Amino acid sequence: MPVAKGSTVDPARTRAAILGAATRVFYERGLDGVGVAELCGVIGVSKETLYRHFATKDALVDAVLELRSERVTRWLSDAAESAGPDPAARLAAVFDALRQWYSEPTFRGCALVNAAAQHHAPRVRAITSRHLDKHLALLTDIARRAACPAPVAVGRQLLMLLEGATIVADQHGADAVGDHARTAALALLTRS
Amino acid sequence: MPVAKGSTVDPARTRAAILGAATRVFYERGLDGVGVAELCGVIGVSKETLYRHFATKDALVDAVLELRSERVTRWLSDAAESAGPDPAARLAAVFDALRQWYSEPTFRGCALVNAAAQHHAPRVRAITSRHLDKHLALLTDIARRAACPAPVAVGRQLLMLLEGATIVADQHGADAVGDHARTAALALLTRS
DNA sequence: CCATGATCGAACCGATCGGTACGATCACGC
DNA sequence: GCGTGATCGTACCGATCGGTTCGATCATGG
Repeated sequence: MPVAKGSTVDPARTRAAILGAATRVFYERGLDGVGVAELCGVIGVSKETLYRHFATKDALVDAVLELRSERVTRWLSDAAESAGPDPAARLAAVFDALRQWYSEPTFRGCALVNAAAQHHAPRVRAITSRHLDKHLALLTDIARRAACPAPVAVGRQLLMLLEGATIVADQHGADAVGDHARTAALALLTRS
Repeated sequence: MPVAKGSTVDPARTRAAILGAATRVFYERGLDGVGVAELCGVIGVSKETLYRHFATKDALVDAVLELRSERVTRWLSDAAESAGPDPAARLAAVFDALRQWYSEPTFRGCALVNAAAQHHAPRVRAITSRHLDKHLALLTDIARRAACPAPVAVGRQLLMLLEGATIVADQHGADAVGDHARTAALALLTRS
């Protein structure tokens, strides 16, 4: 693995640290809820260092959101994959993973959807739209495996349920939301 | 009706104008996306006048969100009411109203949910939470009328579907989202 | 052992923000 | 016709924001 040349620390490691801390802080406090100066204080990095790795705050936001989207997508598809070939089991596994997420104390809703609600900038909305596309692909695949007559429609319905459950869990508490969402998802998959 | 005393214009009318314009601009551009000065320019009012009617920008935001919540809630319950007593017809009417909303060119998602995603302030989140409570009450009532064995659970599922459909319609376009949501809602209501 | 480059800390910049203050209008009720 | 009060336009305030710059530090590779 190529390592830093002629420098004290690995720049890639610094960049990863910035991304990780920014992901956490932006999620907890909102994209506009934390300034660059405070963010640098939390990360333990100077502004010059941050701006060496990211041209602008918006660029950092983009990178954070892209990373988040990849992680969440992988996490959900891993959950589906580990449930075996049965489509109902895959769907149940996805919503079980969601239920677990909802009950984490740091849960604050979907970072991508929240970001799109804050930054009306088209770049952010595009990232969020692609994020939903990935979820839709996963759910449509499950519907197709279940031999649904209209897998695309069912995938959309499951996507609505997923996003709605995330909203309701954030605003109304996670109590039974995960269970209800799971039940509804399986009903939508196996109906008709 | 008591009218303004010793003044040129009716202060209540001015206040209503501020509220109306602020509702529109905040919805289009986000709560933090428009400053007080620009807002006053759009409304056609001076800062002093605005601050005579609302102590602070946050107070204005609160009033806007409360008003919005009341309007949306009344709009949905009117749709249900005009559909007659049949619960399936009432639910269909609610989601028909949503579908119409989604295809309006000014549609930008739920203003309350968007606000909660922006302002993490507990006051805003409380308003949004109450807003979802009202929707939940409406949907649970429909489930109860339909003699669902677990109307509270079904109401929650329908609420998730409603909020999720709003998110997806905002991010993915309104194309068939309204239809799919309506179909899924009726399926959840009449299943088992 | 010295040049390199990543980093720090702090000062600094211009812009914008929410909010206030002031003098000038202007229409109504007394 | 005169005072009252709502309004306007503008200037202003302190704070914060995103972003830049600069001198100092320090570990490493040549």
